[in-house]
Amino acid sequence: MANIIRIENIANHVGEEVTIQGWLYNRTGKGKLVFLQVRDGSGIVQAVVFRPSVSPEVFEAADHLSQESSLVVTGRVRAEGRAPGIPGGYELDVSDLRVIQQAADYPITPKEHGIEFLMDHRHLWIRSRKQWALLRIRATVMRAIRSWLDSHGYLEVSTPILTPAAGEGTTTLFEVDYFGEPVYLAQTGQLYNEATIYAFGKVYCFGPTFRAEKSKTRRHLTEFWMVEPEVAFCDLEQLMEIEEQFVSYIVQTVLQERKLELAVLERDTSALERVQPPFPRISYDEALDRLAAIRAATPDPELKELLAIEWGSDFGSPHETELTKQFDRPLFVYGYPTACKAFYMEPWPGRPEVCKSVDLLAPEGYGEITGGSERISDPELLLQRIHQEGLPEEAFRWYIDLRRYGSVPHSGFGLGVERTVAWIAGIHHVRETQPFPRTLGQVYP
RNA sequence: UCCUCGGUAGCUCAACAGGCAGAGCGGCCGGCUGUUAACCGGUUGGUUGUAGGUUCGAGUCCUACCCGAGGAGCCA
Repeated sequence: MANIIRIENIANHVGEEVTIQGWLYNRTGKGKLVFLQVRDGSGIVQAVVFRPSVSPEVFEAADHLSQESSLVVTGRVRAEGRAPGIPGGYELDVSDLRVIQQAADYPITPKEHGIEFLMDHRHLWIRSRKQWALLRIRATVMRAIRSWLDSHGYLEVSTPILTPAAGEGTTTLFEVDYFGEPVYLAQTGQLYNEATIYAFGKVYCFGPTFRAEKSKTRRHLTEFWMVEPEVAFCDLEQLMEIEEQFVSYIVQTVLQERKLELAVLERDTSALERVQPPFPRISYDEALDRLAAIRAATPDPELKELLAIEWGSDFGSPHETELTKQFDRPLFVYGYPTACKAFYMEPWPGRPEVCKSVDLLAPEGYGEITGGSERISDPELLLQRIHQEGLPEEAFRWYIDLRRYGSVPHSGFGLGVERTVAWIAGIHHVRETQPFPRTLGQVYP
């Protein structure tokens, strides 16, 4: 057996005899030639089996190899412009081939399949090119998130997943029995981050969060990953500067490191190249004016109906989509009405009906990818807001306590990994951005 | 939870106005020295989502239920 290599490094081995361990992705034949597309997890390469070049047993095995059979193949690497694959352009002239297991009938063929079938076979679907590319982009997004934060002075601090009380309202929580007491799967780590900034200054938590919303849209999962940075001595304006640096870094990192994967997904990268600071900023009030103008201009009565909105309401996805169409990069909308946001947000100076909140809306209809705010730092005001919202003061005792010992203005935001990946990768539905997504009505496999 | 659409071979779908349940792909057998979701010939393959009902006759019509998709609301 020759030197075992990974397909992603194949360009370094032209002219050498090498061995690849992998699985059969696809096979075509042409008489005395058999073309095997072999994947090894790092890429796909075409292995060419020519009848006169191998033993009759090897040719017979290659000619009858079923899709997804595991194999070890040895041959000489040759640069060949006609060869398909990832990266493509290289192929293996096979001298020997050993079948580890002849696979049973593999259900996912290179032809079309419906989403129900694919989701039921998610454990196999992740082997397919586009899913493979997508999950590699996801991994890069997650690494870029940690890399930027770690190199800008943030400390990763783990927050609990089993939590005693709601972060923001009680209707969307998964309840778990905790030795006879009800506890809830975390929908945010933010309140804990507000404690840990007083120990570390700049922190983030990063992990799965859970929402029991009965949402059936292309932007929702019941279990999704969120990174939540929180910063002491930081106001809303500074927060937006952090966010635009952070998001731009993530996008540019994927552009640099995942070119092949973006090509597999046929993503138009020119829109991503524009994602550089500064991002446009508009207030909620201005957003409403713009929506009114769009509404007045459209001849479509259905869109007119969808875009109807009164001051004080949060945006629906048609509003977000129409607003972001007016810009060529992510859009900040700040200063939402207090009534449609969480209790802990700092009021706008002189306008208590507005709070110092900001959402970042992704282009191309992917919706809100971050939500953040400056937090209330005054203990009396915080207590008052908790009462106004009818929340149980007892559950928030420790949270209010934070405001008694060196309270400072502070801000933070949460970024949803799946929406960010879906946007960068240019795929339609967030469910494909997770290896095993949990959606309303799907917890298998 | 609401609205819309759908469920037929392993997969993707067709089946006129209620009248013999079909095609392509996949699998299997054979052919081909450059295939890219190859191509050519042959072959295999069905409890039409479930339970009732109408009818001489139901994939098709009616009722209920189950499952899925798309969207809304809610949200990242």
